[in-house]
Amino acid sequence: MKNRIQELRKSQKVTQQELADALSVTRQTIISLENGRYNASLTLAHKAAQFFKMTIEELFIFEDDENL
Amino acid sequence: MKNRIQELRKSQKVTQQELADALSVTRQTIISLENGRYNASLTLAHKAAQFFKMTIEELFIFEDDENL
DNA sequence: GAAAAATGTAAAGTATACTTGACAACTAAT
DNA sequence: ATTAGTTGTCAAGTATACTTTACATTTTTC
Repeated sequence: MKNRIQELRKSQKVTQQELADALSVTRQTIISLENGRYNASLTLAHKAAQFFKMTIEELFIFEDDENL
Repeated sequence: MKNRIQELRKSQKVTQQELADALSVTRQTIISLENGRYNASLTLAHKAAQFFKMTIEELFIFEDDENL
């Protein structure tokens, strides 16, 4: 699935490192999420949604064909 | 984190196998989620929320101390 | 109360989220 | 132009979500 992390992070002038620290993950994890290498865990999705003050459904874009 | 899967599944008279099939996972996965052995992936959380016609935030119980 | 259906447990394997470390490239400041 | 800051890539390792198979226990139904 896609997400709005990079878009929101940039608009709020937050660096990857700052976001990584805020979510207690590494910068690599942020890069991978932003670049679509893999999906966030539910826990990380929740932390990120809290950081950006929105719901998981608002932060992540669930395309309903990605389930087969 | 906890979730309301077992509670909702039972109240709707759905078996573990039926839910597993609906979410395209194995029954083991449902058992493990219901019994708290591990957390759902974000994709599975989304599928389950859709199944029960609610949001991820409504289906899963995020206790805000589980992040350290 | 026997058979069938539903739930649970255990163990080994695969897939993927996440870490760690090192290094390259681009941007911005001095 | 050099330095610092930010972003990206690559590769190898660890942790955990999920599968598969097999079997044991509980619940339901006849």
